[in-house]
Amino acid sequence: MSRNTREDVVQAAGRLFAERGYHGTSMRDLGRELGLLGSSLYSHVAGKQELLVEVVERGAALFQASADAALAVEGSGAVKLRAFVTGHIDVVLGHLDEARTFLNEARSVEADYRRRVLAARDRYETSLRTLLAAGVGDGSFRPDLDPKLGGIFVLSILNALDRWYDESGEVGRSQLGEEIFGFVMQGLT
Amino acid sequence: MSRNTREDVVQAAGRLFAERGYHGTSMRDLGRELGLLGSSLYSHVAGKQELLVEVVERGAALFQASADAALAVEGSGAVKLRAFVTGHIDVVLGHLDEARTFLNEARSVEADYRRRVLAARDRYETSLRTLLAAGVGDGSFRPDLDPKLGGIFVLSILNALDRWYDESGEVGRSQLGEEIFGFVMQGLT
DNA sequence: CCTACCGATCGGTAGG
DNA sequence: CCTACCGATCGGTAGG
Repeated sequence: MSRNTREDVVQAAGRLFAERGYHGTSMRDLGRELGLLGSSLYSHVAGKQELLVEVVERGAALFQASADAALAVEGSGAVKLRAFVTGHIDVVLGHLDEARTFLNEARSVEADYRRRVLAARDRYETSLRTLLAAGVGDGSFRPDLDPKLGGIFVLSILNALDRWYDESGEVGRSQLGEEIFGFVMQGLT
Repeated sequence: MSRNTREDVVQAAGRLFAERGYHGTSMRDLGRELGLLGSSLYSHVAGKQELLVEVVERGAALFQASADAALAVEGSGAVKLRAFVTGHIDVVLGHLDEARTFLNEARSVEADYRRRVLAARDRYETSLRTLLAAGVGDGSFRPDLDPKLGGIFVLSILNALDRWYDESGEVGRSQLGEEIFGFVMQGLT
């Protein structure tokens, strides 16, 4: 029953934003989640919007780190794509709240930070496009592949994961990775 | 400058719910959109939640009608899948507000109607699974295809459309259909 | 982290 | 569809 830290507040905010959305979460809801009053949160953070920005940026950083690691993997475009896919899955399933908030609540980020969020998303997409284009060059993918459209299809499948995947279900995390990788490889080859 | 009808109210609600989310839209916002006061809306509808339920159910009905039509198409599983894909695209692009509200705001539907919404989504997914299973039977798809997972992948790509597709861009609607159909066919075959 | 608030806004109603 | 409200809740602050 010790005091909450700022970190506790940010994590609880991520949980509620992911679950009910930014506008569906009040500071009093968040306080209740931590066993304190809404007004007490202001000794940890400047405001509600600051919490959203922090959670969203954490999500963005996790995804980008995963993409950077995939691009740095030695091997063909196909090998890098496998790393990208499994990395993305690990981010979504290992940091569900940050991932969902980044993917679904970015529109509630106010103007000042909106650009940064959009830039982060663009950068992540561009990383995948670069990967796909390199893979066209090394023969991993079909020569007429449009990296932009291909990247969108891959990300569409990956970004929908949080909506249906049940970690306690039949399909394990590594099998999931193989299934998605196999499926998109067919479409890219 | 004539009076607004109930239909105007429902459509404007769909617009705002799709754009800002249910909890991000106030009745006063909605009134402003129509040139009247928030309180005046109550002569057209019983409440805010009623508007959400109506828009969500319209979205559900549009998707289901499209799926039913695809299943009724004569031909192989592949032919039906093409109809399913193009039908889904037409619903998303032709009824963007209802589609987005159905896809993204269902969680804000309160308990009484939540089951109906989830049932509608399940039914739509089941339609696609049935289609895929039939296609396995007639040799359209690979014999070891898991219709459940395959359906999820197809819907993941289709449901992400509203997040990126720009009707005024380079890729036309029919080309989009061919691109998506071609991509998923590779993965299913 | 609580007490005790603040002004603003929320969904909604009564009566015309 | 407006006027004139209602109680509840919102994000947030001052002071301890």
